[in-house]
Amino acid sequence: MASSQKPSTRERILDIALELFSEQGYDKTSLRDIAERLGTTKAALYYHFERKEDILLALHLRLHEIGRDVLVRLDELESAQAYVEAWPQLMDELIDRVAQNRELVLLHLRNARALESIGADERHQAENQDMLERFGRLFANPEIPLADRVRMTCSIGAALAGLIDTEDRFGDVDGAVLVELVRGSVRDMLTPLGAPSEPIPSG
Amino acid sequence: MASSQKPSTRERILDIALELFSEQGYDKTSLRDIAERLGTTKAALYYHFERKEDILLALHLRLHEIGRDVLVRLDELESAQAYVEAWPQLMDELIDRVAQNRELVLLHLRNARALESIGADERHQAENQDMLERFGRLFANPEIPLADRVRMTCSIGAALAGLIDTEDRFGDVDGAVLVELVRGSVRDMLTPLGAPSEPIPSG
DNA sequence: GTCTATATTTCGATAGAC
DNA sequence: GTCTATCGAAATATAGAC
Repeated sequence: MASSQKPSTRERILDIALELFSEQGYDKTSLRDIAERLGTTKAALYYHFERKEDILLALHLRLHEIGRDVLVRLDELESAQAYVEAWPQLMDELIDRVAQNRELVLLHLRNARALESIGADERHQAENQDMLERFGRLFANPEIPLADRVRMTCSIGAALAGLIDTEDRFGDVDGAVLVELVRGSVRDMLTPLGAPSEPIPSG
Repeated sequence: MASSQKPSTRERILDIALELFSEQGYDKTSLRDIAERLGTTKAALYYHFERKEDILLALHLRLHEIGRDVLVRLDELESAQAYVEAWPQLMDELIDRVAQNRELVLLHLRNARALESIGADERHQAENQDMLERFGRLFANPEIPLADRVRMTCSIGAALAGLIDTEDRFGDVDGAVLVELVRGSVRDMLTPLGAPSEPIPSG
């Protein structure tokens, strides 16, 4: 009920900003760039967003929305072992979402520093139980075997590398095919999850 | 013969810039920031570097130097099959070098856009048969099976994710141990390399 | 909601003394 | 090699008319 039909000016600004921020970077994109592409002026943007930062933040919330229920599912797990067991399926889901929102993910990868700066900002502490911070805490959990935590960390990097900013390499490859290949690669890295890496003291 | 002993002002500038650029980003780091940390003034920097860009470029050349012989070895390979067969060992080597130059690699990941901009610059076309561009061409090579190219791409992302910007997660883990765990994860993703993914027309 | 100004700040870069 | 002083350009943000 809260979507579709008219692309409000606000949404149009966000779409343009998404494109420019991920293309040229947040810092190198001026409000003038955005206004020009939108066919209006700098000052007009200030009617919709108080600060430039707020545009970036709104885009961050878009990604947050996309990954929200994945995070919820992550929070429902209660033991270290549960995390490890759930991880491969969670990555399957994550790979899909990343593939469906490449530009938005690229924006976050290419502007990680800028996003950190505004993350420390006043008015978003509630929203900003951030995804990366959340994954970070998970990977720092000493109850999970180190070898597994490293594998989990690497699996995210593998998925991103296989899907993001790959137009020049895999641009002519069908999207679904690429997703399956990435999924397969990640799975192979994750199958040893939970295997005892240090000899277990028996009996 | 061309190293050790006195850290020239030039090198000190580069060390400080490396730290600040990878920490705050190239764009958000002003020459004033660098000068202050060095205990001098903005203008003094211009004696050592003509432009701000040249500082970033010098750091890029540091990384280039580190990866140079890996690229040479890559160039010596002549068949698509040779690439695939050489890849796992090449990744072993790459993982070591990344681990030994984390900050420098982080700088490149976090400032990819800024580096692109100056890469298109006049006076570096020779040096700038760039690493990423080179890997990119390799991964775009249609003679190599797509499944393998995707695996190779993912393996780089996995290595980087496991080694870079991981102080908060794996900060207290011994460096050599982390390297071995990442190496193991990457190997598991690469062992299926060269396996026929599409049924081969027999006979 | 969008416009034309303009205020304000910051930064890269230069000039010239020491 | 480093300094002070300053230029000029660009960017964010604001004021106020329409």
